[in-house]
Amino acid sequence: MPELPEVETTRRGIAPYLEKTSVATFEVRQPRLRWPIDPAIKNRIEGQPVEQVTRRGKYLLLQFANGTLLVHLGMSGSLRVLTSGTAPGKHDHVDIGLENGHCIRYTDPRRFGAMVWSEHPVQDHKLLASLGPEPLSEAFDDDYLFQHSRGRRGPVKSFIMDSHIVVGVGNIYANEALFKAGIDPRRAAGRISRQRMTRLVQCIREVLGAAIEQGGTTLKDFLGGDGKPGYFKQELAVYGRAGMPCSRCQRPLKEVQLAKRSTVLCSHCQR
DNA sequence: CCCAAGACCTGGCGGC
DNA sequence: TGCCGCCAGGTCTTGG
Repeated sequence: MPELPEVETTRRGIAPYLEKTSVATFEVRQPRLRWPIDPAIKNRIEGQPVEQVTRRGKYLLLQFANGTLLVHLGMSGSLRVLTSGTAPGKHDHVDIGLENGHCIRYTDPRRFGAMVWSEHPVQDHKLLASLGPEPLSEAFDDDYLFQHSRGRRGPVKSFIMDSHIVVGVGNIYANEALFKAGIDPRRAAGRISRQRMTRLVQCIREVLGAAIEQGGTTLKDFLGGDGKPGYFKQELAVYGRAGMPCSRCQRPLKEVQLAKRSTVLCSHCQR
């Protein structure tokens, strides 16, 4: 479910419930996520006020005075706001009970997600330290992307999906941004001109920005913190549309595999 | 350093 | 209806 727009939508949805209140209970029903949830987290955060809810890439950061809880939603994770006491389902692995009577529930059928505790400077944590810039920040510009792409022989789609290059661009938005930029996803990153790289940076920004405005993309069951689905699905030009006509030239969209990820493109419009 | 592939999981779908 | 293989919004880890 989660690429950057969905994670940001989740952050905006849960932040008002978490900020200015304290954690009453931290209940783990299934600790086996990507890494086992450290049992010590309970004692670290129960009774502690939540200072801020921020995001770095696809990691949500729940900041406390004594450290930060990093939450990653993996492929199938979600966080929802509930009233305390709602009965948990099979994949509802963690509840963060709040003193204001609400409960933040972590659900993740595939358990590719993670919940990790970090002491003070969270930006130095192993999982965050080597991440690339935020795609909507000024640090992500054409100079940056162009310079890092030189000498790279792998496909540009894998390049922009690499979180060490730029964070937050997952399979949906990589496909969309490359279509919008008119670049063939299979093209070697190092063989894209400066001018076209400028265009790509702009397209990544536009696609992610628009998706955040629409509350993300709901493919299956993603809901924002307000309980509403994301409406960006209506705007997807290529993702999930293999065989259907290209919105620009009407020729059928083609599907290929790239690094084992489904890749949809128009071989006429993307070069 | 770069890149491809494997690993971690469950559920839903189409085909037989 | 049942079983089987394949696919799915991610990314860390390993090996060449």
